[in-house]
Amino acid sequence: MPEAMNWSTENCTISRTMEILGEKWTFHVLREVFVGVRRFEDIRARANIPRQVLTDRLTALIDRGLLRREAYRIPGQRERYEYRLTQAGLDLYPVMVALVHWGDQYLPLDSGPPLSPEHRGCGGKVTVTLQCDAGHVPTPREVAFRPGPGATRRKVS
Amino acid sequence: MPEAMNWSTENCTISRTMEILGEKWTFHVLREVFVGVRRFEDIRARANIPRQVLTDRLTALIDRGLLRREAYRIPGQRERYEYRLTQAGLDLYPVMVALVHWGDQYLPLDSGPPLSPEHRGCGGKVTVTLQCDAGHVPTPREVAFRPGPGATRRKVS
DNA sequence: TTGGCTGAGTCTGTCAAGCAGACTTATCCT
DNA sequence: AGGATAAGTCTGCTTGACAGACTCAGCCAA
Repeated sequence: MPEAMNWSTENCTISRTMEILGEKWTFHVLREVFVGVRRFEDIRARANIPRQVLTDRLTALIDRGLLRREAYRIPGQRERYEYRLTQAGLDLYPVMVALVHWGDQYLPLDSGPPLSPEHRGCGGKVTVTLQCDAGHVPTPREVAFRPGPGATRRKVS
Repeated sequence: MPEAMNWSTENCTISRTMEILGEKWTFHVLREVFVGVRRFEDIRARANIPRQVLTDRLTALIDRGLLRREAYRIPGQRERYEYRLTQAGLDLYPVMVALVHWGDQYLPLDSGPPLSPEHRGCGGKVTVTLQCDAGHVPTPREVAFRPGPGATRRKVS
């Protein structure tokens, strides 16, 4: 029996994270904001999201602190709102880059990646690397999820 | 107008990736397999997934090449099946580690992280780092998604 | 050899979510 | 005053999630 069977899944980090990020369209919304598209109608049209769903997702992302709603005004036009990443949102960069990297590897387009993360200024391509705090760079097979300090035991029948 | 508005979202990598990973419960299933839980009934009970949904997700993940179904037999018992990560599945490690890291930072438990990625053997904690190919380690704010070779122009009204 | 147990599902009916398309509101421009 | 536009809300339909009962095969014990 795998060792993990002894540990509870009650409040697993993946569950808690997926409560926010796991709904349909959430990553599409985030993608738009990450590439700099910040207005309701632009996001809706580009990502092809049903309006009602976009409203729900934006509200949820604001409630959870990933986005903030900010008024802006183009001179000579009325006030509008745009949605911008908070620090919590920005810190999803590693997740986004890792997802895009995986997608480009396993679901490639003939024409190459349509989206490419770059280091501003230096212009180098950005990737994401596994790194252990002893300085090693492990391959996936050399990594394992273990119970951490917050793990609780589980009754296993 | 943000520059990204000129580029199509037709076949964006995030969209194509989310077609596989974006359904409800998919990441819960992956979590179980990542921590070493591989049998239908164990996954179902630990993650609390409706049976029908688990069947659907496992089938989809096999079709898409992230899992494979493998027969095994405990001596003196009949043949059973287990679900194991393929290389494509294993290569989601950076995504999983990044998600868990983000969750532990922004949705922390008082008791600490319940799940902790470790380097097998050395035992060091594993994290995920943004890195540009010139060797820099950029902060999120220094990274930007740009159109890559596969990007196509978009008619913008 | 019958009856029970278990793992791995399928089947059925209910309920929530996603969806398309029409409608609404406020503000600006002409 | 009339029209355009951004950012929504409203309505009815369809799909997906869900709980709980049922199935089925193979082994085990009496």
